[in-house]
Amino acid sequence: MRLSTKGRYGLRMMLDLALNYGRGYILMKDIARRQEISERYLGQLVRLLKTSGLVKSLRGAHGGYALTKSPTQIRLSEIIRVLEGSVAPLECIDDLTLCDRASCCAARDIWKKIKEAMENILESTTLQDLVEQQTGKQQFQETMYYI
Amino acid sequence: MRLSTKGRYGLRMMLDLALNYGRGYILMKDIARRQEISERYLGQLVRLLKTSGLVKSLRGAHGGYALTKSPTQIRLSEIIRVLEGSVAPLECIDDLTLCDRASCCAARDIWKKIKEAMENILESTTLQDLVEQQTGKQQFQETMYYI
DNA sequence: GACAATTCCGATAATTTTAGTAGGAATTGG
DNA sequence: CCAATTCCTACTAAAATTATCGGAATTGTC
Repeated sequence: MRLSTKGRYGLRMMLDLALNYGRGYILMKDIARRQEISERYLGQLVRLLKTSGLVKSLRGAHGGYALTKSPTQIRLSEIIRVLEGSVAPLECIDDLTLCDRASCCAARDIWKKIKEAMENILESTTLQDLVEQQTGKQQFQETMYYI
Repeated sequence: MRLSTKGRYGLRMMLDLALNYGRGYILMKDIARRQEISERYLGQLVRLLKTSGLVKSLRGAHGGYALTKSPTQIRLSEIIRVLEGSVAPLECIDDLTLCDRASCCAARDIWKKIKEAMENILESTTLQDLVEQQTGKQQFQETMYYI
């Protein structure tokens, strides 16, 4: 039940953009350095997010990337859907026709329940929630250093 | 976020054994036929479940497999843990040392929450719950045929 | 207009994981 | 002894993942 690096890296990149929201266009080079992820690979992922309308970009000198809307308005479910597709643990959850037994398969029901629980969390959390959590933690850490 | 066939097939096999609980040892051949899964492959999986103590077996003629305890006492979490390992979407959830940023990574927190939600569902559901759900559905279907 | 910085695009390569298959040994009841 | 069955290990084919690479297109600046 592992998330692929698309979702893993992609969410971190979006959080990075959210932390820098309002500061204009952010260089991919800088995101990649901060997140310690291959710039080329992140470049690929960000284009998926751009196509889906969550991110905008500027080419050429002084170019970069930025969120198209406020972190308060971006749900994690949107991000993950773009990068990972459905979070369904089994294909038959999204497409009944894939398995004859679907209609009476009790095993399937449990995976459906799990999918819905995951969707619920991703749907009810925004990038802003993560931003606040992260900045809260960092402040705590900085305080700790002074002690 | 796909489940592998280990968890998918394995749970169905366990449900099959639960539906036949109390009828002695069940032939792998029959389970495989009912579930339409390669007998050899299921044989591999059932041995994992046996090693972990959820299933017992008898070799030789009139051999087969059976649950070691009542379906009411087997939680899905036990089964999935054996077949899939942790349900953590990221390795860093289970092992903090894998990533330096873990202590202040807000992205990690969301995956942790999701893992806990999944565990909750698997922990609070027993094989017996699935048995009842399945037999209920089948009865409903049989009724429907008569109409 | 030249140049440097950057995003953008498609192909492809390397690595890992998954999903099984195969052969045969060991065990058991009749 | 024989047939049926589980058990064990190794291997393999296919698929998915995780990138890397080369270069084209765009843009601001001098």
